[in-house]
Amino acid sequence: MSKAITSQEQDYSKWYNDIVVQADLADHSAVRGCMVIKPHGYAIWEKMQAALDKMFKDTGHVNAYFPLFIPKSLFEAEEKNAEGFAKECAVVTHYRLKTDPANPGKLIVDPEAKLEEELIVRPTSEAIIWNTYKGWIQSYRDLPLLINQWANVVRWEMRTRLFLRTAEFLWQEGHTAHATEKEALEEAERMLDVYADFAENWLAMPVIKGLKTANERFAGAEETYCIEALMQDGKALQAGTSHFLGQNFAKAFDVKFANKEGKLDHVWATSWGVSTRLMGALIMSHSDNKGLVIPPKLAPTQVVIVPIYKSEEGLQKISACVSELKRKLQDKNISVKFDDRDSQRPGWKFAEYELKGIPVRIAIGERDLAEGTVEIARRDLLTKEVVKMDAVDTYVSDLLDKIQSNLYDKALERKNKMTQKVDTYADFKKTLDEKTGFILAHWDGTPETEEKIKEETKATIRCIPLNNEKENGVCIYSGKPSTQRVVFARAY
RNA sequence: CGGGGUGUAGCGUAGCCCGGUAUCGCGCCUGCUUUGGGAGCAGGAGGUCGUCAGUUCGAAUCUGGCCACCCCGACCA
Repeated sequence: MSKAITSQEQDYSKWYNDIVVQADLADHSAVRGCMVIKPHGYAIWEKMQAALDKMFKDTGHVNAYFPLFIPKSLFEAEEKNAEGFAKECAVVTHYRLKTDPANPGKLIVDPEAKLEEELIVRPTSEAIIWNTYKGWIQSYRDLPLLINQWANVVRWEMRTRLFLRTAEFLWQEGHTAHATEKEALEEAERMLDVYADFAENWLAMPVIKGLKTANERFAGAEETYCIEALMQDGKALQAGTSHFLGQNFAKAFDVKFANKEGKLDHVWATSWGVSTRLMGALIMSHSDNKGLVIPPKLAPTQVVIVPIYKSEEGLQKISACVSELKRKLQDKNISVKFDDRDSQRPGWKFAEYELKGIPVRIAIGERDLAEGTVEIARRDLLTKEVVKMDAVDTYVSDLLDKIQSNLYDKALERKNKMTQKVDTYADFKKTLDEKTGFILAHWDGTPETEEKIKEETKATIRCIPLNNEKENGVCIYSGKPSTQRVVFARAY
């Protein structure tokens, strides 16, 4: 069939693109490297947003919004941050167009309308936010300041990929200010826990919590925490980051507060974010050759009901029965869609909803009406069962939970199977080529070694796991002593 | 930005080497028959062949410029 998705074994990236496009999640837009998120994809993103937003509020945060444009002078204030993003900034230089006198009907940039100071389209909002915080913070009584922003940002990447690395992407960025280093560190770790919790309980995606090495650290951060996930093809994906910013931004933007003793001190900061990249993680974690698989908790539609009938009267009988069933399911907070379109046949609908990843499908035919049953199919295992009509609501409610946990269990099992301990560089290279996945190996702690390994094998240190088991060993590359294993992988 | 590749109907493509007005499949429209896993038959609509220029009696096809996209590097959430 033309809609069949390319086999994963043949070409994972084609497989990924096919699912994104065919499951109706997103398209490339006319704008270089940007994407159009289609209604089905956006509905999933909205579910993610709602869940995350609640978790942020439960941990004491509030939402606010800051400008898209950052004057260059503000942007460059925190030098390391500015340097880190300098190569990928879109810059606004003019504010007006005019008709081209030499070419009627066409427009040119009006050279008269050049901005005195260029505006940077935010690649991240630390600069504009810290410049604003400066006016909001005077005393310890103003702290902690716990704010999150839902926004879009632009990073002019050389190479783009739908959901994983688009020129413009949607995300949330939390920016907090604290009176003490300890509080800020606790905040950074708390939000990492929130992300890990979200990844595991909503995305059904196991992650490793860890610290980035200096090479991989966020520009302007003292410490970058991250969650790392493993995709089905064995490549790692950074799924979220939480940064301890120290006093770097407070110093750059002169944000001071008077403590209880009346002494002035710079505040301590964090920032943390997850993006529409999580959509990519979702697709590459659970999908199969029939299309997308959405964990029930994130599925905009959890159950689809497909009627099977031969005549108009048949459909009417089924519809009457379905409307009662639909209400019973909705009473259990299950989102249901009844697809009674006459324009498509049942087989077509089955395939379509599998492609779109709807967790549960109920088919009701005249045969079922006679026997008081329905056929229930689950997307994750592609199995079907016949269930008594009066037990459907509790059955489906249980089934959704089962699917959610089965997806997680499967992903966890895969992650465990794809995680190897390796002790020599030869084994390291062999494992990368044969199995991929996470490799736990000793490292001497130097950026030079990390860089060499990256050059020679394309594998990077994904993170140094938190609460890492101490273990004496020698660096696989340099042979120098090491006290713990770190996580290596080839990554997206 | 460096290396490789591709642009032909809404989507996927054949044709290009060897120049003569575009092939096939899916989708779309109409009708009938169908409907428990992507229906069958019949009829129909839809294309300035990415773009600009050149060569030629004639260009999807040859030549050059430009643009876009994909893959591999560098960069990255």
